[in-house]
Amino acid sequence: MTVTPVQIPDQPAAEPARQLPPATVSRLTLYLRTLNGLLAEGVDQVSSESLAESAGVGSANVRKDLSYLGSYGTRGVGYEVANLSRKIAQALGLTHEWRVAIVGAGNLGRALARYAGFETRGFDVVALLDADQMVIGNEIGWLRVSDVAELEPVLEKTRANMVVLALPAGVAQSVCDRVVTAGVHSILSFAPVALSVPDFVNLRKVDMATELQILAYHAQRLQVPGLEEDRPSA
Amino acid sequence: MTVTPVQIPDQPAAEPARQLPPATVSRLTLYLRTLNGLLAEGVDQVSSESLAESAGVGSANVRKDLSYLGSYGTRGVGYEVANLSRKIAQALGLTHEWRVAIVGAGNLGRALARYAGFETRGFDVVALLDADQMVIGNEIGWLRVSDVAELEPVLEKTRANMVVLALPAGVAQSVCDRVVTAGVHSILSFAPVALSVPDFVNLRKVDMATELQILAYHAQRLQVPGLEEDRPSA
DNA sequence: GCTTGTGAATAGGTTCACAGCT
DNA sequence: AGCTGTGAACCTATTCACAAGC
Repeated sequence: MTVTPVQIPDQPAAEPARQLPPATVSRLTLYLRTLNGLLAEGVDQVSSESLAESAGVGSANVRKDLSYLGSYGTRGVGYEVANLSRKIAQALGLTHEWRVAIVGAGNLGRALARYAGFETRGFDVVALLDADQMVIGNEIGWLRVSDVAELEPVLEKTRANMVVLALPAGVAQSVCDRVVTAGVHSILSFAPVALSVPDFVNLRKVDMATELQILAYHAQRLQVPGLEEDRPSA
Repeated sequence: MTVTPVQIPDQPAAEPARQLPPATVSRLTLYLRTLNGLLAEGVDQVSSESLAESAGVGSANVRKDLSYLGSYGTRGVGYEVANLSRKIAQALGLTHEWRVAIVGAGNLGRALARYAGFETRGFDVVALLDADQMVIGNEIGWLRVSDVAELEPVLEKTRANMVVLALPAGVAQSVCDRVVTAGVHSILSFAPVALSVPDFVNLRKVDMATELQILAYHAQRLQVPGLEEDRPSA
């Protein structure tokens, strides 16, 4: 038994091998951030150990992650910052221009629209949409808020290829469906619901309430070793 | 071989067994959300299958997760919504009152301060702090912005037991250190850096740039089946 | 008959430890 | 001597499949 795990017998494997493990992909973004910092500081070599430290993971983990991209390190020395940064950016698809439309111009949507972090990392916010007539037409950051009724033409005109949903739970699914139908298949949702999408759509979720609840779980576990549950206190 | 995995030979196991798997904890928050919705609709029984559907996971997964809390389902019938909701809330530590201080009143911090989702889920935003003199003293939502120089007394006065960091990368570590020293050990960070904290601190990260980059990776993989790598274009 | 609860099987991820190269 | 690259071991998580109970 113990079959060799090769499953794709027709790819000639000229490229560094597609399909990185998901856990690796998310760590690569962290390494990239560190590398770009080092690049700005003029550092040009880095070890797996120090990359590990600034990403908060183990160094073996870093080396294994990087090995999926190929062998770009030098034994006894480390990795060349500029080269590695380029390779990771390439692997992550950051050589494309990504045009992001944000649907929902409530508190969160507006905050995201003004968030400088996107622009600097190759993500261009090209539209901001809302359903509220009071908000439509307002200037937020560099953008004017469009009517979500115009979603499809706006996506097409701006050639958006990613959408961020910053919407209340109730309307998220229907807007999501329209986004998918309009041909945008990469969606980041901040809505506190599970959205259902076809397999070919990339959907990621960020859920603040969930994060706080997870913290609550751990906090409670530490605070209550067995006694006192809700000390009313003075 | 095949040792039984019992590792805590001194706990009498009166409680439903502490230490849930992390993956289970995050899904429990999703089930809880669904259950509270059903509760509001007056539904009183639910199957693992329909819980699974609304959380976007498999039903065996749901049953295994719930089994860590004990056997609260009825075979052939399902789970009693009110009861299960209560059990999960209990397991997650949501019977406590959680008092959250938000540090950073920029776009994101303000959006979080006004985000209604927190209040309704047992998280009370009790303070909002910033370093910018232009912002200190402003009213945002129900709160007046405090000076981050006053962090320690504010945390103490408001008895905050969680902190949300909505800060730029540069200052996040130093504020984080002060928060920990001040005795708050549950931290949710939106800052795009890896923060280092002692082991006893619960730190979670939400990173929007990372999420978009992960989307970019998947999007690029689908869009480029093998050709054109960086087409210089017009 | 229908749905839970759970051991067994499988898949995925991390850590170890060391050979291989500079 | 130092650091990478990687098989092997280990641990965590998901899925399967079915017996147990209503």
